[in-house]
Amino acid sequence: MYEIFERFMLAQVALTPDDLQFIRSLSTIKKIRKRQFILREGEVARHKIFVCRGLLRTFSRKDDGTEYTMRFAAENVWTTDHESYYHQIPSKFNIDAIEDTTVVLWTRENFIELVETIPTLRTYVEEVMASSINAIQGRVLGNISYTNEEKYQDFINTYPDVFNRVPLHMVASYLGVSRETLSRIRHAQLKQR
Amino acid sequence: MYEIFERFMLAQVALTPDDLQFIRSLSTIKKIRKRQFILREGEVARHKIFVCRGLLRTFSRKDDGTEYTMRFAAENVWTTDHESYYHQIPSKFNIDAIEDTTVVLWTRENFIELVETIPTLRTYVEEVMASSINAIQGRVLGNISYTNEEKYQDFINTYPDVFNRVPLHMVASYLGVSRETLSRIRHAQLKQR
DNA sequence: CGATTCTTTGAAAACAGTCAATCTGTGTGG
DNA sequence: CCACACAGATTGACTGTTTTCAAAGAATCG
Repeated sequence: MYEIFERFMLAQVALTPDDLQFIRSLSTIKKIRKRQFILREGEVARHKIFVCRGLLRTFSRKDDGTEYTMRFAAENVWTTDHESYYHQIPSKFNIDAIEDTTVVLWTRENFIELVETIPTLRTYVEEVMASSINAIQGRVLGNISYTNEEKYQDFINTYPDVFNRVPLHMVASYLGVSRETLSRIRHAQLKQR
Repeated sequence: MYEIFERFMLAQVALTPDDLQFIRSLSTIKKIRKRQFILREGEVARHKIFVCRGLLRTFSRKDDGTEYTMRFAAENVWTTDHESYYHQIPSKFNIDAIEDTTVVLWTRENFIELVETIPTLRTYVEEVMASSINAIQGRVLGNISYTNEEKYQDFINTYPDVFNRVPLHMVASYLGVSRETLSRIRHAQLKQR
């Protein structure tokens, strides 16, 4: 399973066998079953997480139980609650598994050691960071400028290999509309073809 | 005017007089009058911008002319279009001045030289980056979870020294509501006291 | 199969958008 | 200094969309 991660990294970064060995030596593999949590609100996010297989979801809960989905992370995607991870403070978010999932983990201390030892890795991480800023900025723009139909379409474009694996009510909670409205949007879009 | 920047930085980062001198030597000061642009859609964002005085606004325009405000940057705030700056590609955004504004600028090449020469500056920049990720993430959560009243209140809390200096229709374009709706929200809130 | 989770539908009420008109304040030129 | 123009803000009436609530219909899983 770990090979999935290494194959992905080799396609992204020029890493030597030594680098890879070092990265591997500080990693942990973990399996999370559907509906299990890997992070709960109030806990500190101790790890950087790479998803090898499966699907994770980051969300927050209001007092009344309503859920708001911040993001999904499927195969070959990095995730964590960045704020909690970076400052080592309690997280406002939960991360759970939508499918049975396998991840590779590094603690913050270990990961810092990695990027300080491997300059190409540092550059790569900075780039991942940069593109996640762009992605989230694009989402804000969508939030304030798109119609609900466009938001849904944009979601499909942004998560082409995820949108079909996620229950509708979670998509709705990602878009910021009620599940009934999303249901009707899809109905309307079907008619248009 | 440049002293504003230096005073701010000294309060944030441990910089030596040599560091400060070096940073200054690569900087440019620029004044932008109200309604003038410092970046236009399609141009490449060549600079990191620090606002000494005044107020900038980053926004995009739809074909029909509708504007969507991504952010405001007042005194002692860094800004630029990060995506364009980082990849040196054409920007999707405009940045203009809401008030007469004075900024300090560094080109990307010069700024890279700075952070590679001054490690404490690099750390600081990474922290600014990290907290801007958190801020924008908080905005997404607001977008999908708050009522319009709450969004407006959150805007006031997030930009306490800005909200009063910005025309309402720009606030509306930041929140993603029509200016009439925002007007009515304010009216309703007044009544509540 | 039965239970749970997920999705859809309908109807009513709440809400936001649009259009048009009016009001307010600011600043500029005569 | 005044008058006028202009940008900004508000209001009302109307329209269209979304939420909410309730119920029922699929799909999935043990």
